Amino acid sequence: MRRDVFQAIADPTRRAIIAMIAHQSLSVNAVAGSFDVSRTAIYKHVKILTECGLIVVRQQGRERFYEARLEKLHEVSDWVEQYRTFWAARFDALESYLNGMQAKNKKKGKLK
Amino acid sequence: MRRDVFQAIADPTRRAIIAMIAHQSLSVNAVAGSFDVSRTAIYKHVKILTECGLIVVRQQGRERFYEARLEKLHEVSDWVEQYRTFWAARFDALESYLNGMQAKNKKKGKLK
DNA sequence: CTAATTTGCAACCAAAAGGTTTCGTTTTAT
DNA sequence: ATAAAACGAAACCTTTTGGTTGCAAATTAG
Repeated sequence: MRRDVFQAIADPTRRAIIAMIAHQSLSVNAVAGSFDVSRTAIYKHVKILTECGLIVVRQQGRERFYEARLEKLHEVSDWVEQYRTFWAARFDALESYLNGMQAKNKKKGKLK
Repeated sequence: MRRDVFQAIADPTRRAIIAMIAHQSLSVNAVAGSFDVSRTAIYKHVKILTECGLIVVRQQGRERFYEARLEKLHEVSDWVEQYRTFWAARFDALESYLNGMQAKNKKKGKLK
């Protein structure tokens, strides 16, 4: 059972759950009520998010509140950022290349 | 068939492929030779990466070179960064925030 | 020309993912 | 005290995922 942050945020429903509880802690029912899948399905998603540390659960009477603990997203952030300069540099190169082409094409009157 | 960047980078093998070809374009065999799975398995991973725009293929004779096009990683970057302030500034506000929340949540209904 | 190299792709398979229904337990409300 | 609410978890099902072997097509080497 692979359980890392990359796999956790791969599912759109789980990203939606994160978006919801990032602003405020919510109970299981409060979260489940916002989706058109069953409570159990949400429970499973939350379990995955819990197991990889993105969520903690706080019990209060018969209710359980989900709280976001998004520190672990730095793993994703770090991984992506190591490529930022790469794609930025490539983009700059592409841009100047295209600018050059536009200039050339203007001279020759070639317009697509 | 879902094919988005989040799902594409969820697999560790695919992240490894990205790491390899980020530095230099490589042929199918060159990439496949670095893993202990079959060439076809790598081909499938590359296909997924291609379909979501993280890789382009450049044919050259009977060989095909994979090139990284990592601009789309900004989608991941943007998503993560919107939560950075959350996980950075979380702890100061946490106590009072939660105390206030507990009372409110009892009255809250569905969010749909 | 013929043989080897490089690759795409179909067919198939096991396991994981995402979903459901159902039931038990604990806490709250009447 | 009893009913309802909130939730965890087991059992089950279907689709997706990640892998395999095998074969055909195209290009290059000898």
